Amino acid sequence: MTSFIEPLAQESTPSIIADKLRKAISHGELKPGAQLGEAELARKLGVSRGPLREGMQRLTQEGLLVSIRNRGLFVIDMTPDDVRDMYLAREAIERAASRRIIDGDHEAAGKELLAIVDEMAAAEGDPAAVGELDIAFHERLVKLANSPRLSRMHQTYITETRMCIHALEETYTVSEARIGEHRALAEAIAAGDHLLADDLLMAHMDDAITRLTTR
Amino acid sequence: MTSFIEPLAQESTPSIIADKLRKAISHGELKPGAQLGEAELARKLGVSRGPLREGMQRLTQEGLLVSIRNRGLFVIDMTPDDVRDMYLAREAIERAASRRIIDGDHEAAGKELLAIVDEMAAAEGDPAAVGELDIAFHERLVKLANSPRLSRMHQTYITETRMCIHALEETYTVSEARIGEHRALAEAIAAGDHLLADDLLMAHMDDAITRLTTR
DNA sequence: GGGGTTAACATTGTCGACAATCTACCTATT
DNA sequence: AATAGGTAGATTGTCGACAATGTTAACCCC
Repeated sequence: MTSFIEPLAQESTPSIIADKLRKAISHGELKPGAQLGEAELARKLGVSRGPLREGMQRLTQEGLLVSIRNRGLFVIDMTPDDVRDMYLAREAIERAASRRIIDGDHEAAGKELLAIVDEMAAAEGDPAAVGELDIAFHERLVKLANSPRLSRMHQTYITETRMCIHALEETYTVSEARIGEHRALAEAIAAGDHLLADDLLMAHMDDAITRLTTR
Repeated sequence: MTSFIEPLAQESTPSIIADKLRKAISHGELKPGAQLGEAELARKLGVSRGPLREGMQRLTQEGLLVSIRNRGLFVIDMTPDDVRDMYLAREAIERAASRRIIDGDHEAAGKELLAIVDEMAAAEGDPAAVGELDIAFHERLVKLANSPRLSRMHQTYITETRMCIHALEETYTVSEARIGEHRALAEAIAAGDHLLADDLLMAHMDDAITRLTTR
């Protein structure tokens, strides 16, 4: 049991705003290319422009927003090149995460990941549910590595991933192969097989790229 | 030759401020644990608190500053765990970069990297110069991968690296082994050897960790 | 009709002031 | 003497107003 007495970290307003904006972007409420009008957003969020601008700067640093001077901030438009680059970054992070997990308690971690894969299999008929579990799998993978830096970076790219998925929701289908890929990866991690996990992860990312860039 | 006609991107004030702060942190002008008083900093930079706070939020997102509500922003204090985590992140990024370089024109890239190694060898007597070239090597490595996302993330960790080096400047020595490590890595990349480059990179990072955490 | 100029509008960028909060010190009481 | 309470100072958090810039559209001239 963890102690109830711990330093309470109240998060700052800009960080809350950044979270809200990230959610809005990932769920398609703020569409790619859209401008974030400060006055309107501030009104909707019930804050003034100051803290809102501070929060937006965070997302700009993450690369989720692009700034054009004296014009405003816009949600990034993901080109096919961006999709490739995003998966390159995700691959880098998740490979490192898997390596670190395997160097630690990979059996427990593998079990957790397999649980998610089981949920995926159970939800096979529901593309949206499988999509969410897919993301949950990768989020858990990185979280299990217990690295603040990997987690922070990953958050950004998960947002971009959600954004892409949302953008082509209509054409988003579930292949049984995808569930199998996750299961294989989870098993490789449970087994502590560095090389196999690496290869599976890279192949998985390549699949995702082709799935998102060709249609 | 590149075209002179290209979309001119004027960078915003918060981004300029963020750059200045990053430099100040990496060069030890803002020491680990130090508080960034807004009024004073704003005066020194010749801007008002608004844009300054926006710039500081960027660094907070990067993890270079930590925010304590109603208390202010502080430069992070790198614990040994932080050093390890930072190198984990750098390793992830640079491995991905080297992989991508090797999939492209690795011979040209290797040549560029070897040129830096030659400069290192020439500057062997001067620890500060070798340190700068060490960092320049890794910056070039990532830049050659041509990935906006890897480059953006890397910038953060290079800042943290500089911060650490600066913090223990007195005990910072140049071993000939370090130059050799870089040369071997550059040669592996020039040769297009995935596995060797990977192994060398990981060993190199491990060395750096032990160099920074034990004394 | 095309190109250029001008003016009005909307939006962002910046600033100064006020409110809220925390820290540190001092005082009084047990 | 130690602790609780209160107060003053300083710093951050928030806001509204003003200035600067870019865009759009109408208008005029060639």
